[in-house]
Amino acid sequence: MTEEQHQFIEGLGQHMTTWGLARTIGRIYGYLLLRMEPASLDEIAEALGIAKSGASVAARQLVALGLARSRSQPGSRRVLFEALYSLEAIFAARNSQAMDLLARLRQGARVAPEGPVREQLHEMADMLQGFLNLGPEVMRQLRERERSRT
Amino acid sequence: MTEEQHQFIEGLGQHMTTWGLARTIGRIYGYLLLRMEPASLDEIAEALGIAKSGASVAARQLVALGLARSRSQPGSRRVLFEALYSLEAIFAARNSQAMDLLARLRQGARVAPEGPVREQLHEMADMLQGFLNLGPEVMRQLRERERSRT
DNA sequence: GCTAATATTCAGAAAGATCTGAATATCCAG
DNA sequence: CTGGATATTCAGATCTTTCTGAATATTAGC
Repeated sequence: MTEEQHQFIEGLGQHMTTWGLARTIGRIYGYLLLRMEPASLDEIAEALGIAKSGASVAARQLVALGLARSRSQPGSRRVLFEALYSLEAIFAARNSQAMDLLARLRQGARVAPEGPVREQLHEMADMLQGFLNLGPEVMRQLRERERSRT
Repeated sequence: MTEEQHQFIEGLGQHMTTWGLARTIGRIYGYLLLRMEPASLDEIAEALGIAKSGASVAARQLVALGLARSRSQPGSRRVLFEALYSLEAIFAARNSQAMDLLARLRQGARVAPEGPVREQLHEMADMLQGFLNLGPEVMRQLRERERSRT
């Protein structure tokens, strides 16, 4: 593991932090990305210098987020984790955050004193709604571009 | 301030948390949104039950994020804050986060062992790049729709 | 310049998030 | 059914973030 690879791992940990996730989750993701081979909990814990228990929890969160998957080999209790090289999960997560915000804005509009405030809140919500509606189309385009490139 | 309005404020605080911002920032934003009238630090602190110093810091962060603005009235030291009813600032912030991620992925690709890992990382980066490129077009469409609606 | 009004800074307190290690649970092979 | 390999849980320790209140700085009006 070179110094620069280490930087990548730490940097990704740092970045995950900006989405409100624990640093360790991003670090594990970085480790798995660089490694490509599935890794066991012991390997992860060893490589990152964290307790195995923590690795277990964080790795499962990574799976829950859709950024990695776990595979168990027949004939062993051992679980291996491998990175998924795809950002769709991230987009999906963003999307559901945005939907949450949308719901909150609508609730705000409902309870705001009637008059201009209420209208403004509805406008914000409408704009966000419009944005969300564009989502599938954008995804389609991206996937298409992807397909044609390969 | 009704119970439901209070819920809106708290809910927005909760939501901000998912972007890694302090809860108080979102609460202030919610308060300002519902109120529409500019509010002084004393009012904010009073309404949310927080120290004025904290209100000061958080309100300025809100301004820095582009979600509110401060105005000082001539003849007084008092600073008033008012919400901006626009999500563009949020999109912009997201965008710059995404650019940060893009840079990290490229760095990862650079330092990855050559072979399939490196290619995969480049693919992820390319996809994100594609997404970012679509941004301006999406914004244009949204604004246009907005204009035609009003 | 001085005073009153107000905002800002910052050290430390309080609250919250994350990580560790020991204890426990689960599964596999024989 | 037992023993060993492994994963998971969870109470408490540690680290981080956020908030408070006193001290300080800034500005307006006289």
